[in-house]
Amino acid sequence: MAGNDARQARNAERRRQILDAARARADAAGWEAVTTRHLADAIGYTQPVLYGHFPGGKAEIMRAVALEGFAELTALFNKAVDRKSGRRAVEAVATAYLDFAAAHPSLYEAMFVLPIDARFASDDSEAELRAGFDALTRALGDGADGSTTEVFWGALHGISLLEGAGRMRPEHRQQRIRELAARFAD
Amino acid sequence: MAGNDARQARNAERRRQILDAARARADAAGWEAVTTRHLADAIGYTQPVLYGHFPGGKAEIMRAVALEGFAELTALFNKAVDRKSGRRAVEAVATAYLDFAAAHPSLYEAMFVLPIDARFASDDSEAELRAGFDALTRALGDGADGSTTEVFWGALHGISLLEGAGRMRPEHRQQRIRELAARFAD
DNA sequence: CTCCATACCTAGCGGTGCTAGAAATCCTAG
DNA sequence: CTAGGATTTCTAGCACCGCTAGGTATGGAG
Repeated sequence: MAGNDARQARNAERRRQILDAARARADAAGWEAVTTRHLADAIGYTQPVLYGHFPGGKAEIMRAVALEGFAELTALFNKAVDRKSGRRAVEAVATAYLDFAAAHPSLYEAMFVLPIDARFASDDSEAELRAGFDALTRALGDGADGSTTEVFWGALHGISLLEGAGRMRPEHRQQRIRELAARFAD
Repeated sequence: MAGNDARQARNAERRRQILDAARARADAAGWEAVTTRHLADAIGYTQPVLYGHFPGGKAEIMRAVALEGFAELTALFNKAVDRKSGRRAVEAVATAYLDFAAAHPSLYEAMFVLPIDARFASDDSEAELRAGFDALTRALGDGADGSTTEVFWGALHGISLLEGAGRMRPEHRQQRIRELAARFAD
């Protein structure tokens, strides 16, 4: 059993390759273009190999990608807020959120749009998601029952999607952020 | 050519049958369960018949369903606002929006989530969409450049989706509406 | 050198949206 | 009333999808 950790290392590396390939392909051509055949090709093996690493198939791969996205977004939140407070904090976090969604639309889609079934998602995913939500709550100074944060998050979510769908005027983006911050920084 | 309008009537009726079947199936089992084979079965014909009525295939059928949804939603807006104004109008329109999305999640999905490519949608669709947007603008009394309406719509859109995905606490729904109205009715 | 566990691939299932071309039907003109 | 042509409908199939059972190769242990 000497080659045991060598095997584990190979496994981990292949797992990375799969996730990287999935994310790259999704970024370039959307999730419907991320097929098991393409992913297998990308890592130089055949389809069944994927199921050795992700028994849940494509859905589990997407969930794994989304999980990494949660961590990245939370980090961006914390970096954006830094030592700011009040309206400046709200504006910073809103900008970070919209920038993230605009820069990685497919990643964002995996995280928040596609039916990952949030209620029954893994604990990891749930924890990461909550961390991001908490960062929003802090930026808002929402001391109440969390409804303010829910509405604020809803606004960011909706604006992200409508911007991504080309349904909001791109040149008014900054104006929207100011509107939002003015109404939610009390 | 005596049977010409009889033919047109049959065409129109079949078109209705297709759209009704699509909407019913989507409501019951989601859009991915709306297959061309099932639709053909539902109207008692085979797949190619569908393409005589909707050359664009499934995508065009979804677009047609969405178009009807726009008209319905706009009507609900006008009914909700009625003669109200100020905060009561905002609350009424928000409630109507969220109720609509909750009652017809698949219809809502066809209208606002699935990539219909809004920018290049039919003029009909564009016009209906604008009518709904204008109703929001009126309820808000947004006399500025429309950014307020965009943000408000974004909030409604995001909250709808997050509620539908089970990512917001259902029991706080009324609270969210109050929050929203308080911050957007100035 | 043999055996066996592990890793991998071949081949295929049932499903999808969509379509070319054959078959059936219906209306019109003679 | 019938022959011909236009229209409608169906049969059959393509290329693709996610996924998997079962056979084959490979490499380390005894």
